[in-house]
Amino acid sequence: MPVTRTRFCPAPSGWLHVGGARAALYNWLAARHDNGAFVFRIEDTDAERVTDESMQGMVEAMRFLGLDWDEGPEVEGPHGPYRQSERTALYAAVVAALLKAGGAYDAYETPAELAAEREAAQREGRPPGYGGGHRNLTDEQREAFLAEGREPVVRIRTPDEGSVGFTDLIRGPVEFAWADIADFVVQRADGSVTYYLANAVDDLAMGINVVSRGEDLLSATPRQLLLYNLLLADDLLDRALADNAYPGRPADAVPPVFAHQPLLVGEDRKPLSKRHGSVAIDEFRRQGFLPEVLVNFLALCGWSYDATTERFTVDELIDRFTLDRVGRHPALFDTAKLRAMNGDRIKELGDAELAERLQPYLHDAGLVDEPALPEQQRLLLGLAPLLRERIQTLAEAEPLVAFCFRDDVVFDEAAVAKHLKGRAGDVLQAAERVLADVGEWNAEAILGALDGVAADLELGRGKTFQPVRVAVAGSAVSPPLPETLALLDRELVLARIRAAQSLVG
RNA sequence: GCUCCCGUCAUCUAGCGGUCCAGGAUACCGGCCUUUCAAGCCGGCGGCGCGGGUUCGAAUCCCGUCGGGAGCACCA
Repeated sequence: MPVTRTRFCPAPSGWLHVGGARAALYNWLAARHDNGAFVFRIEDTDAERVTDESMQGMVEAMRFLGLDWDEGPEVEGPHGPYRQSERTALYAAVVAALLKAGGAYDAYETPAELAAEREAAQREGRPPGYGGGHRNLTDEQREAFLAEGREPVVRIRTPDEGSVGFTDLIRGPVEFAWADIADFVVQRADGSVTYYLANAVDDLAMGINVVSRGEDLLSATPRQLLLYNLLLADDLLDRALADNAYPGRPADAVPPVFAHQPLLVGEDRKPLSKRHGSVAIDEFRRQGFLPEVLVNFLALCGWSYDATTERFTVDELIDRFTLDRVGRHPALFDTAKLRAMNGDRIKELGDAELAERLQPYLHDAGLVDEPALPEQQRLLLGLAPLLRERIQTLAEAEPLVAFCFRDDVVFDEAAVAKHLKGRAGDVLQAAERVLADVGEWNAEAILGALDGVAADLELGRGKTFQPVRVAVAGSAVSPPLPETLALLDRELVLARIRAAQSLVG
């Protein structure tokens, strides 16, 4: 029984979206669960793209989520290289061998001709796939096409009859009729190879034995299976590997089994894409979602353990995750639930850890230095317990506590209009006086002093606390007042209360 | 058009013939608490797409139907 080897093989797009992240996670979990290996491969066959930068976004997102890879970019490994753009010699050799063995053939139609053929087929209600026009060309015909200046593509000859079946780990038995599967291109006219070929070659060459990917590739599977047969027949792939000095396949390599995950859809039930707004992992990071929550939530998008358990640590996920418990229908990416889970997780964080996780966000908001100054650190630590119940994402802390870090109060006009009126002037005057007299500057004493003001003026807490809150925070919303004031410098508090008295209308 | 996949509360799901007049979570609504905002606690609303079978018994099995999605590229 060979050890489980899974992979994640995105095209480098510069950023990792949540659908890709989930695919990566399921493969990572499947590998970790079995103590297997997780391979990270970059599929840039088509790319005149910026390989380095666009790969960087992927790599960073994977690292943020904690999805480490045993083989792949930056770590390399025994079956590389792990970028398809560095494996072109292999692919060329494989295509040549395929041609020679007869599994593939060269076809000379131009893209325009194919498009016309496709349109005609659609019009007449026939399947739009390749009709097989150049399946059996003679050498004379080939020469004639070449003389016209045509450049051939290479296609795989699919069987005309019979069917292919396989057992999907998630869906069970699936079957396709070969008659429905047209001859497909493995090498373009410019000599580059397509996904089908590169993917099949690499999965085999790297000994990948479990492939979990999106359901959109379910109907591509027969082609993959056919390629595996062709590649394995007469050791075609092994010879290509050896002849071109690529590492051989693992000794116990077996062709992969498949597990097709349901699609992840947006609020409109359409497959997730850029137009759904923030679907990039990095965007969720910026909004203040914790990586362990993202992992937990993504795992739950399609997978479940039992009727009631929803919270899992990463180790628990590794322990419990199996592909056969992945569901079959599309899952909606429900950010409301994500938020709730994130908020729950924040409540579990200790003061020091929450303060530490908050620091980069407040730094980005221009409120805290990097690293935090001792005074800022003290505030962060003191604010952490007050913030914990009030935020669902780390970025939400900023508007609540910005006034603690700023020199000047930024007043919310609506709050001023609502709370700095009527007897607010009396309240502020009295508050300034009693707070100046408070012995020990702590929450308990401050609360007592403010309650005294309320009693003296025969007002409720609401009528006394709100004017003070607006005076100090500039807003009608803040963490609990006495606790927050206690964290601030007394003179600063008094000065703000004094200054606000002129605003009372 | 053809092929394949899918269909339990608004959402994510548990459910693999009786223990389900369907359980949990999120969202929503109401109450309590209350110095703002939250949090917390209590309570509530709400679902097996439809139609036939099979069976003593079906959310669970079969057939059909409707609906949704994907694929049919010199994109991955």
